[in-house]
Amino acid sequence: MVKPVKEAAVRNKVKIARIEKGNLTQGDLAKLVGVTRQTMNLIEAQKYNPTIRVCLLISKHLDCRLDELFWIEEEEL
Amino acid sequence: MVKPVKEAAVRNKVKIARIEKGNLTQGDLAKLVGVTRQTMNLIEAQKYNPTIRVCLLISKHLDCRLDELFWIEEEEL
DNA sequence: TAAAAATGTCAAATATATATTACAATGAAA
DNA sequence: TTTCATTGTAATATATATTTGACATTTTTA
Repeated sequence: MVKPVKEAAVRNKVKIARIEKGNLTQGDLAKLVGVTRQTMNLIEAQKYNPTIRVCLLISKHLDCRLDELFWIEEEEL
Repeated sequence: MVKPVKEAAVRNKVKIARIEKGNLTQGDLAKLVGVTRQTMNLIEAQKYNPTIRVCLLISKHLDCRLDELFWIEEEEL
């Protein structure tokens, strides 16, 4: 009896929320949050795992609740 | 005319939420989340800035919404 | 009370988030 | 088309989140 392996993948809808907000480029948002455009690009591409500080600042500047922007997707492998 | 410097300090109530949940040590929570006890200790002491992945797992195991657990406190310095 | 469990903390090592610089690809506007 | 803004991405460097191992202090429990 083997426990099923669960992959806890972090997902986000930063890109969607930024575009919905309108008139805000990756570079704009990055500057507001205080990270580089490249970092924001990787976050939007869900290629890494930002710190809570950056997430909270994104949430604030996009007027979108933290737990609407970021969630965990459990997948059995 | 100088813009007032704002410090965006990240705060959390992980320790409070863990104790409210009851019967769960730092070590227990750390193991559930998949970090060391030392890391959980530092997070609870608000001495650093965890990744969103760790925050989401804490939120899940404490049954406490992400944006109730973590927030930004704006302070003028 | 003593013993055990839980917590706080330190130093050193490792992993990884983020910065920097640069350039190619895409899309919008002229 | 050509130009310009935006986005995707790569390599290397730096900062810091996290680990490991250890020990002292505090809290709980017998």
